[in-house]
Amino acid sequence: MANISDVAKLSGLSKTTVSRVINNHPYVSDKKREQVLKAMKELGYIPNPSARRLRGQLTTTIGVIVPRIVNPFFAHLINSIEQAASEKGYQVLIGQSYEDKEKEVAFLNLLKTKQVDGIIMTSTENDWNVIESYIEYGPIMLCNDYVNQEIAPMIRLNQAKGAYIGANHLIERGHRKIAYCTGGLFDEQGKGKDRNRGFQKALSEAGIKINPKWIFIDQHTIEDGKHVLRQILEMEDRPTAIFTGSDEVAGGIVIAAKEKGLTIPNDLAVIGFDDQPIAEILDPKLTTIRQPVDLMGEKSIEVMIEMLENPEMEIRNYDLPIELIVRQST
Amino acid sequence: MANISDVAKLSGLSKTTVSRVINNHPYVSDKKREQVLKAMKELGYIPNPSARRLRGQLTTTIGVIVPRIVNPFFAHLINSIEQAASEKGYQVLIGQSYEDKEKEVAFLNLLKTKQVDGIIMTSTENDWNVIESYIEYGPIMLCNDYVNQEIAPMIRLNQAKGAYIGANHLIERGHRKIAYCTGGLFDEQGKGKDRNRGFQKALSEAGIKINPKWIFIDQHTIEDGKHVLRQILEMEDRPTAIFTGSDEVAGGIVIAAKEKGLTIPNDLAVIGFDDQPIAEILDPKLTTIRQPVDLMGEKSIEVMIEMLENPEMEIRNYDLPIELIVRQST
DNA sequence: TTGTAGGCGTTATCAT
DNA sequence: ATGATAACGCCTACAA
Repeated sequence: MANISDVAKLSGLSKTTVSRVINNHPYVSDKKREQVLKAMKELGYIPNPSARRLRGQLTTTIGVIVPRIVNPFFAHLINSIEQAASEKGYQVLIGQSYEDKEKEVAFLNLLKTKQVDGIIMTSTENDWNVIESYIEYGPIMLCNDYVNQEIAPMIRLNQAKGAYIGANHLIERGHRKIAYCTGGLFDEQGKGKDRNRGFQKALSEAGIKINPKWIFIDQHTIEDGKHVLRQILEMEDRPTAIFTGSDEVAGGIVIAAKEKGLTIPNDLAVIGFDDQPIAEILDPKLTTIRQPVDLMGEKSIEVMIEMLENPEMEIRNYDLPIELIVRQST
Repeated sequence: MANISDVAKLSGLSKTTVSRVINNHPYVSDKKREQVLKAMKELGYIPNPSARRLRGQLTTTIGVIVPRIVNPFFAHLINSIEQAASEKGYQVLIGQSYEDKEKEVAFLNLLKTKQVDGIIMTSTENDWNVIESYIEYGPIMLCNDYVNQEIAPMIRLNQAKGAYIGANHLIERGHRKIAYCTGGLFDEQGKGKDRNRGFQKALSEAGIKINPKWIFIDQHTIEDGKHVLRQILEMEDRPTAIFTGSDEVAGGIVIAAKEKGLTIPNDLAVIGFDDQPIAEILDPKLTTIRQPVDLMGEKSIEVMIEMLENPEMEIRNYDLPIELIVRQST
């Protein structure tokens, strides 16, 4: 593999001049620039990123942590981030945490050794004080997930509002027996707390008391959704509607409900979250809360690049709109 | 960020000894090893991968090229590759080609500069002679996609057989008017040629003539599938069954068919390819050809690591089983 | 406008 | 068993 010296030799110039051409520095005569370019092409020369990184250069690489790539929501989020990054001349390095603290830390360590310029976290496994300790090595920001702090920018969706409008929609449809399904916990602190709050607010405003039996926590997959439906079927007093924290879980509920002979939305209204492709594939099509994935990707990259170019930048949060998409399941 | 000199200083030893400890070399006394380990922990030391790569080390990183991550088939394939790699202590670097030749070449270039030890290609955009020219920089192998050559190992599925059993299944169900939908072309050379051959073989063995009007090429997405159905509806002479090259396209056909009031499989039988999650979500559930994604990932990593450890390894191909999953759409 | 020299962090070679 | 030193490829003071 040709290196900068080879190019220098072939072009009859010094390494410095070659380097200047590579990096678009001024003070290179057009003639010599031509010579260098020609030699580079002739040798198929590509600057060695390891050497550049070692030298302390920016890497034009941004790391993105997701829980798992097989979750379509995150696959689409990665995609939108990568598209936006690509337009600005940045690469994206994808890391799956598999919801594992150590894997997350391992990825954050890329910052220490300048493998990436900055990191966008779409989920957080470790406590914030752990993550915070990496900020000295490079900018970190949160997109999608968020925590209570003011040290890293966050691209947030108003999850509370999303849950609120979703629950309200069910109430407007006449439901008063509403179940709730979350990927997190149903408490004041844990994952999904904002959605919990929005849900609770809608119900309390309508004078509806929450039935604890109809609260399902830690539900993620299609299989989980099927299981939820089976549990509901075994109840004496059944809900007439269910709000879920993901389209996948909602999908599982819809599929299992049909298998059991229930009609959606007549026997059970179902509302999802994310507006993934599956929402339009299901029959009936899923009413859901849309998360603006493309916007999230664009905004993340915009903010990240600003942090990279201007480290003194003011840290703030960016709230993106969230929207109810009414289809057939409610 | 602490470096090897800091560790050397703190432990009162030389860089060489520290390096020996890091790399598990022999000839280090247990006492000194302890000292070094302690200093490393104290400083939170992490070896700098850029320096190692620059020095010509193996990177324990394997690159994987996929067309796009939002395609669930490839998301799952990446996932299985990463799992297998992780067990062997290898990282995975994901690259999306977006079906673009230049993006693919850009990723292959990582090999030149030792950013990755080897590359697994799940699709190929460039001509083989282009890709072949990168083999001198590190092992390249194909998984899923394949070409006619003997220079790189390939993990193949017998696509011809897959298409053959799929088409045969339709024939056994009594169909004789069978349409065909491919992501490639319907010729002897281009993408998808093996599937084409299998399909043609099944029909010709049953004495069925192929109707060129029922051949749809370059179909990939759910939207494409919907479009195909609309085209079929406008035909005077309609097929009673359709074989598709992907579950996504099949899904689009199913969804659009239901919208138009057709009953599946009575009015139109549909068979997909891949056995993606969508196949079980669709209503009716999709009959499809399963590709053994987990096996593909495991085998790829196994072969790749063998190539890395033994560059003289004999190049051969690995054929994995492909299987018909009968559900409700046929 | 161009070139020389030093150092980024690591490991292999050669001494001791 | 341990250590000094050179080299990987690049960029940037500094010098000319």
